[in-house]
Amino acid sequence: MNLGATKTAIPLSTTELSEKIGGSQQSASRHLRLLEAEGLIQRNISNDGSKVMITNRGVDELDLVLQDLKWYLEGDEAQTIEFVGEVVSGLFEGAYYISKEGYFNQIVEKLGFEPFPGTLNVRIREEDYEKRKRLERRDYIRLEGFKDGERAFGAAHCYPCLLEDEVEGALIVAERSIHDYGIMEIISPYYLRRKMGLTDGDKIKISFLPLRLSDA
Amino acid sequence: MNLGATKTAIPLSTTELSEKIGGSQQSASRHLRLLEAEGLIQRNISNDGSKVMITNRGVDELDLVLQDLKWYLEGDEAQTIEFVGEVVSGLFEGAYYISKEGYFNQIVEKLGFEPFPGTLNVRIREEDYEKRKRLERRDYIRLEGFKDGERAFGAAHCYPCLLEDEVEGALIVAERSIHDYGIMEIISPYYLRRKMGLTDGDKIKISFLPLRLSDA
DNA sequence: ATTACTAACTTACGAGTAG
DNA sequence: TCTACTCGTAAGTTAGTAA
Repeated sequence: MNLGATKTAIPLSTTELSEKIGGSQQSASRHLRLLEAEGLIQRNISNDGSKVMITNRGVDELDLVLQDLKWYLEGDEAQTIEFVGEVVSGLFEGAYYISKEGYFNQIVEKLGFEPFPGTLNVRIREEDYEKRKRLERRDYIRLEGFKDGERAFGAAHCYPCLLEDEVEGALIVAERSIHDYGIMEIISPYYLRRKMGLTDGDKIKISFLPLRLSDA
Repeated sequence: MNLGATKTAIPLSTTELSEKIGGSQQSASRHLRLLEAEGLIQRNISNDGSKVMITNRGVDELDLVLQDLKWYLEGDEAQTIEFVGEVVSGLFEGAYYISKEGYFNQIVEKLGFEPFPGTLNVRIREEDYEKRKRLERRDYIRLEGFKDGERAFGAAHCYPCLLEDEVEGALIVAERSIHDYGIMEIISPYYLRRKMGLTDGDKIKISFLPLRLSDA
């Protein structure tokens, strides 16, 4: 029963829905209210035909379930791994590191873009930590460590990704150090906060396509 | 958390599972018992490490959920439509029709195989009737009606399919007549009951790949 | 160490009904 | 019509415990 409410709001009363899912009007009503409260759907309620539309977050949420199921059934190898996280503020350390020539040049060379001098920090959900570990077991693009005058900079691993299915970027992870699985640091050729109109708290989808070895 | 129990039984205690899914040991126990009762998993219970393994039916069930989700998110066009049904006995009418030259020759010509003179009848679940309607809205291979001496035989629609992901076949549906959505009549080059070792009550997976127009 | 019973607690459902 | 409240009952969860 695909109601097709992805882009256009469709008329759907609680009674109508209850018939489709085989439940009561009251349950349908409650479910819609809860989904709305969770921000997964949007509604336009009126006495003569309410309208329902799924939000982008709702689609993302379904996507996550879909990919988990796919993974159970088909294995991890050729799967896209997706996260939906929340934009947070970092300590602006990213800018410092990225602008180091030692990293910058390697990124241009190995990832194929000139990184914006800063990282976008995204907090992912705790239930996705396992998924992140799976991701970090994949092949990566390695940025070699280097010495810059007095101090040494460690190697880093890069996992190219797509933000909201369209903007190019890469997750960057320090090779050594037990890092916090809760925060993803994303580099990109763009100033993402402006290009994508992001502010703290915004949800963002990060997709890691299967990395082809030939690209490395 | 892919436990990888598709082909090999893996050790999994109720306590272990409860931790993974974030519930109590008791709930894990009950869920496992219910899944086992429904025939979706198999268990090997002992005091020092029980083993769990998903059954083929369990995988099929997950497949169905997966494809429903896919359909919600990606639409119907390029999807494989799957059913898991139960082998039942028909009235052996199939044999009569299939062996009619008027149909037989068309099947050889348009479907590319010599049909076994009989059909496999599969009962699908009521909640899959809508899915079947979707299937029957797709492009089909048409067998023209014909006259054989005194009586006339109506046209039929064929939807090529795969049984258990490997054996070739086709759903055959009379063009006119309000047919019973509960029973699928499958033709195939083989005597399926023998080739696949089927008896009444056995579960069978039927997959309809997207039909390419160029094939017709 | 297991699994799983029982009993209490908590959540979800839906008939009735109001706005 | 519509949505959504109350509230009694059904279903699911879990602590304690047995085997």
